[in-house]
Amino acid sequence: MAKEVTPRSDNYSQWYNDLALKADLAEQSAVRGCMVIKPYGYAIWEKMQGTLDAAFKRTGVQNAYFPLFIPKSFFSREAEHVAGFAKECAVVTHHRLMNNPDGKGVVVDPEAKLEEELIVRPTSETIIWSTYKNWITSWRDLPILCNQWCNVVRWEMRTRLFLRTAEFLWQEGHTAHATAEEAEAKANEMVQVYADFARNVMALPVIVGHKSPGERFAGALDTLTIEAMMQDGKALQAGTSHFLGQNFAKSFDVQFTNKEGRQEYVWATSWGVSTRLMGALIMAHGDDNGLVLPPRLAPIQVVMVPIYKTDEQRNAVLDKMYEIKQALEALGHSVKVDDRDTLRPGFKFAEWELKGVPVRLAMGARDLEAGTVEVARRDTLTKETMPLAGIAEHISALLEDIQQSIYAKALAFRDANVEKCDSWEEFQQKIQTGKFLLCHWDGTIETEQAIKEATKATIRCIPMDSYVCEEEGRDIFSGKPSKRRVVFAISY
RNA sequence: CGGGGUGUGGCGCAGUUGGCUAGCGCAUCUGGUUUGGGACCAGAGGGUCGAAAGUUCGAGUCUUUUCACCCCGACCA
Repeated sequence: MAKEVTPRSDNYSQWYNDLALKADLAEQSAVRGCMVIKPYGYAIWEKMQGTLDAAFKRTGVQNAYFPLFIPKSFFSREAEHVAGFAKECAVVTHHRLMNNPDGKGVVVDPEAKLEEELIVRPTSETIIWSTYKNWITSWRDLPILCNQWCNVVRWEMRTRLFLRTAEFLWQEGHTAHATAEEAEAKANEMVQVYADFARNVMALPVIVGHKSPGERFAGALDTLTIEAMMQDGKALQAGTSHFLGQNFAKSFDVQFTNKEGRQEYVWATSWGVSTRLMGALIMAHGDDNGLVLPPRLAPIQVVMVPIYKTDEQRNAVLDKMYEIKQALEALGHSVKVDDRDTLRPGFKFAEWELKGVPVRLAMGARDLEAGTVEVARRDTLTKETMPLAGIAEHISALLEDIQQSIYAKALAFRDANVEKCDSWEEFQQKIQTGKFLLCHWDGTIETEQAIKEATKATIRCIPMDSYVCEEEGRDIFSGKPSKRRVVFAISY
C-alpha cells in the first residue's frame, strides 16, 4: 500500500479506481458501463439517503414513485429537454423473447414489437409532469412537493465508477408552485439543503452558485449548483437544483385556476443528487492508505481490534471491548468489534484504514494490565494511548473533532487552489494545473464556449456565497466589460 | 465512430527466432508455528492459452477472420 501516488499525480484516476475497489465500495459489473455497489459502499449511500431524506421532509417534501418507463412521445413535448438527453437514452422496443429457431439460445420475438417505444428514464420530468396534469386544477392543489429515490439510465460513452455510470441511483425532487417567486425560493431552499449536507455531513466544502446558460439543465431557466474541488484540483458538480419556469407546465399543459378565477400555468423546480456523491467522498478525502470517512457518514465510526496470544487473553480483551462498545453505543455511536480470530492485528489495521473508519481502538495484554487503550484516528493516522476511564466521552469528542478536521483540511486545500486570474495567457496555463480560477466573463454563451474549446475549462458557477466578487472588469477572453467574476475549472 | 492497447487458473502477470509435461506472484485448501502494523514453513488443488479457421511433424507463439474489454479523443445537466 506504500504505492507512490499522491493525490495530484498523473495517476490520480488510477488511484481513484483502485481505492473504490480496495475499500470494498463497488466493482465494475459485467454489464457495460454499469456498477455493482457492494454492501459497504451501499451502507454509506444509505447514510447519505437517510440524512438527506430527513432534511427534505423538514422542508415539507414527500416521497413518491413514478414509472421507470416513459413513452417516447412524452419526450418530444419539450424540445430543449429532449435535445439534452436524446443521445444517451436506452430504448425498449420489444416485450418478449423466444427460442432461437436454429436452436441456439433465445432471440427477440419480432412479433412482440411495441407500438410505441418506451424510454428507460434518464430523468423523470416528463412522466412526472404528465402525471401532475391530473393532480392540479386549483390553486388549492399547490404546491406539490414530491421526491423520488430511484435509478436512472444514461447511455454514456465513457464511464467511471460512481462518477459516471450507465445506471445510477439518485433522488429527484419535482415541485409545482402557483408563483414564480415561490418556485425560485424552493429551488434556492433545496440547493441550500444540499450545501448544508455537503459541508456538515460529508465535510465537503462546496461553492453554491448559478450555472451559466451554457451549463444549465436542459429546459431550465436557472440552474443552481454545489461545486466541489477534488484533490487533483478538478471540479465536481455535486448537486443541482433547477428553476424550470413554466416550460414543463406549458409542454404538458398543466394549468390551475388562481384565486382570481383565471387559468394559469404552474411554476416548477427539480433538484437531485446521485451516487456521484460517493465519488466526491473518495476524491475529496481519500489518501494513499485508503478512504477517509467523515464520522457523520461512516457506517462504522469506531472499530476495535483485539490483540492476544492465548484464548484467555482473547476473552479478557474482548470482554473489555464489549464493555466499551456498550458505552459508546449509549452515546449514539456505531461500533464494531473485529473479533475475527483468523486474521492478525496488522492485517485488520490496514483493512479498516482502507475502509476509512474514523477511529480505531486496539487493546492487548499490556493495555489490560495498565488499564489503557490505543486510540488511532484515521484522518491524521496518529495514535495515542489513553486511560480507560472516561474513554467513551473522549471518543465521542474525538469523532466530532475528526469531522471538523476533515472539513478544515479540505477547505484549506480548496482555498489554496482558488485564484483570481486576469490574463488569458496565464489562464490557459494555470487552468491545466488544477485550479479554480476567478475570472471576469462577459456573460455571453459564445465566450463561454470559446473558452471551453480552447482549454476544456467550463464555468462551474457564478458564486452566490463564497468567492463572490462583484466588481467591474474585462472578460478574460473577449475583453468585453464584465460586472463580476465567475469560477472557471476543468471538471469531471 | 477515429487513434492506441490487451485477452494465458479467482486476481495480477511471464512465456525469446514455433519445440516437448504452459510457468510465476497473490488468493484458496490442509497441517504446524505465530499474533502490538498487511505472518512464516511445508504440502495440495485449480488453466488448454478470448473464439473460429488456416499453415506445420509440432501453435500460447505464425496467418486470416471474429468477439470482448481497456486507454486517449469525440460525447456527457
